[in-house]
Amino acid sequence: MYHSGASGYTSPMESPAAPTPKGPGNSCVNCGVRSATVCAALGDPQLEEVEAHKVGDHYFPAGSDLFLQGTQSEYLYTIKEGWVMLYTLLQDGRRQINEFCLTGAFIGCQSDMMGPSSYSAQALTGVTVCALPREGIDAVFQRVPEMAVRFACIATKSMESAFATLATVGRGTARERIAHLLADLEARSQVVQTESSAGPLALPITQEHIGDALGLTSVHVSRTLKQLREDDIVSLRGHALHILDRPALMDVAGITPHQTQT
Amino acid sequence: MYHSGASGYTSPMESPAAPTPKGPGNSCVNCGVRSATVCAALGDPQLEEVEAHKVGDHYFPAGSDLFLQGTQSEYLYTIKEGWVMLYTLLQDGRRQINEFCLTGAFIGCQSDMMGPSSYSAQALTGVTVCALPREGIDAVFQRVPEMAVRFACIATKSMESAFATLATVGRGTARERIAHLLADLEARSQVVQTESSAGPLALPITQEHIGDALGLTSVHVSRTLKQLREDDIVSLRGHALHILDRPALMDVAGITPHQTQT
DNA sequence: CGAGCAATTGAAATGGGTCAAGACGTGTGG
DNA sequence: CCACACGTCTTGACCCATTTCAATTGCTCG
Repeated sequence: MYHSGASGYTSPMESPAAPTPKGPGNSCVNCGVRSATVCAALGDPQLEEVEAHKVGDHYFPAGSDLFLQGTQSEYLYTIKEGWVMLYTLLQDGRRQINEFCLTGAFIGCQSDMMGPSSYSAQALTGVTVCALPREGIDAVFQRVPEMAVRFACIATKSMESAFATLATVGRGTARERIAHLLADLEARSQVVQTESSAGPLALPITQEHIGDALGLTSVHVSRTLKQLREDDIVSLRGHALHILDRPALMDVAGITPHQTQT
Repeated sequence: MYHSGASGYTSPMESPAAPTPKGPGNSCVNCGVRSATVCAALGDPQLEEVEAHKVGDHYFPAGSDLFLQGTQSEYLYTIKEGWVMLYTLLQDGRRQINEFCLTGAFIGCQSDMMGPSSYSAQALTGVTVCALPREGIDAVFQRVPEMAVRFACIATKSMESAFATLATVGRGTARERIAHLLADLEARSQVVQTESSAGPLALPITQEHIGDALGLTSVHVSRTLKQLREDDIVSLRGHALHILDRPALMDVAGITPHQTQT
């Protein structure tokens, strides 16, 4: 049913990534997603510093890995378009998906900036990223402290998001976890995609992805989605996500922090 | 059995926090825990910038909150001594413990630096922290970008740690989760405490804390600990943690990332 | 000594996992 | 154009790890 011409995550075959060089037609100044990225708060002079350091855009076809756990990727990436998942493979072969990353996400950061990554990153759709060499990035941060600060904020946001996921997975039922994830993905896509605010959202993930992100079996994800569909709350068929009853969804997702009164 | 005179987390009554002013006797240069903190990589001139901004040490008795979710704490804290937990209260009253923080941890970071926190922080023992006013911290980061970067790395480490917890909680059995947590806490305390490398470690947490951190019931934590004790792997009685069979413990904790060969 | 919290233990209930068989859709090759 | 293969999603039946409910035992402290 679903066929996305441009993003086309359905088939893994895409052109094999010829780095688009940086240049006038691809300058940071014109970057359409800048406001969502680590570069958001930069003025023109600072932007030049960054531009001098970056190597241009890279393209990764759906299903390919941006980097693998245990290795150190040469670049830090900012997603310009597409979906990426961060995941960890366990020794028994199981997979834990840590996070779904959308446009604007800054990936490849590690606590030990020059050590190996503890997780892998895989393209869920065809993905275009802006690549910054890891080598020398600290010097850029030195010269552009605004960027270091913004980097800190983004890292913190990732931490908070990880805490939120932890809370759902640790304390919620399958129904709550799934509702929470779908609501979250929908909210985050809205921010980026200024288009169809009402229509169905195309999620480039399978039920197995959902399970691996939430600590559930794909079988049980299927059952729970059916239930949510029968309750007229959300419908996820194929890759199309329809939110039928937003208030009910928020209510089920429920695991929102308790509000401390002041 | 266990009675820690100095740290005394058993009783919540302690002196009510008279801020130790900064001064020659309490200078950053002499800070004993600096290497573990956000200030680690700073040279003397940078350290002066930070010193000028900080207000001195604060003390929080065991059981008191450093800040509450939904509010914005006036300060950012670096733990100089003691244990703190970061936790989120859900609307139904349940609690998810996000992280146990030890000496050197930098807490109070938020993605929206001037907004409310999405989690709370509570002292598990009497805690001494170095307090930096949130107001004006961005200016410090501007002037000392090394610190912003280090800050980002610390947040990233929290994220990675949350990912690791997520993997255990999402995929592991109660036995594995508990083994993982105990091994982790033990390893992290060793780094800080240069003393008793063999003796029992005093954990200032209850079985309910363990449950709330791992998505388990305290009842089931009790049962599982009993099992681990009977298997001569670890013993946690009262607050004393004895590791009886380290290899076995590591093996059970198991949920370590699969190593990608290069 | 009694209050209160933490830890135990038992019995019963259940959410989610496991195993296994089908259904559906889509792309491939004959 | 059809047949087949493969991946994803469904559904059923059974099982088990963990939860829930409830009662008891310690331990610490006032």
